[in-house]
Amino acid sequence: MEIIIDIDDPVPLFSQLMEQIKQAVLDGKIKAGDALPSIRQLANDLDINSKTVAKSYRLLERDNVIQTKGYRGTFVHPDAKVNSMIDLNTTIFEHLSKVIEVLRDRGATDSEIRIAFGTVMNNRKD
Amino acid sequence: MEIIIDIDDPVPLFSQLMEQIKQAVLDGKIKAGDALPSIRQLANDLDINSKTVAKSYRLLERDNVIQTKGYRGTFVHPDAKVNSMIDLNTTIFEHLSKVIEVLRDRGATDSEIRIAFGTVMNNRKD
DNA sequence: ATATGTACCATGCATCATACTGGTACATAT
DNA sequence: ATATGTACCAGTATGATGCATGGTACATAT
Repeated sequence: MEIIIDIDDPVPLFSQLMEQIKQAVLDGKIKAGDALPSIRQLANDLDINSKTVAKSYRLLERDNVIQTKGYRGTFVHPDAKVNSMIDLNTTIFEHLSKVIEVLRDRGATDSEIRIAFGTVMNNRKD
Repeated sequence: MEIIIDIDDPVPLFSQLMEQIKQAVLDGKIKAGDALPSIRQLANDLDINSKTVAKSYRLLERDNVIQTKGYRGTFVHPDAKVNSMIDLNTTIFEHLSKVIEVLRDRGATDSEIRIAFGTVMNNRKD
């Protein structure tokens, strides 16, 4: 599995990593049950921080593309291939596009939309 | 019509101006058809940039609170009172809140939502 | 001449949130 | 001893954004 990280790419490192692992699954380069490099190992190889790799792994596990088994390491999820085709980001993009289109039609300024968005995101009431 | 602008107020100047004009309409201090000070005149009185006043006027016209008649000046909109009670920003906030709540429930990370949002905002296809 | 709204050019400043980094620590198990 | 994922503390830097500013110019009309 060859991973290439470009620090000059505007795409965040953790996103690049996620995409490439997903792609590797889709290409069949890694298959269900295969072991993935450990977080620290991969971070060392790619010369990036382990927290960044951990972030990618955490999100990939949320998407059921990989599975972590504690001290035993991380493995490709049984349904990885199917789940790699599902892109949550696409869903997010579509939902947001719809709303923003409506708001723009109502005359809302991009500036106003951005400000309101920031307000919503920073006011979590958990 | 007394307008008071506080440059130390964290609320943007153009927002302060919009709010006070709306409030003046609601209070009946200015009524439909009344003439408003010209952009340059008001900017001079308040000692702020004319572009800032122009911005407030532009947004107030979008909200149908005022009406500009080219070289003749700016006047209070016939339906100003009704439209002054409507706050577009509230609408924007509500729409965005709904969508974001849905996305979060689906497991979307704030990070992912923000990235997608940025993508949508920067990809206008007009 | 004077004044209206509007449009374009542009810049400085402050703010904010992200992404990334680093260090330390823990329970787990080999 | 070594390694796993995970968690907490924290700081930095980069970029994006909004706000406000300035100057100039135009067509319009009094």
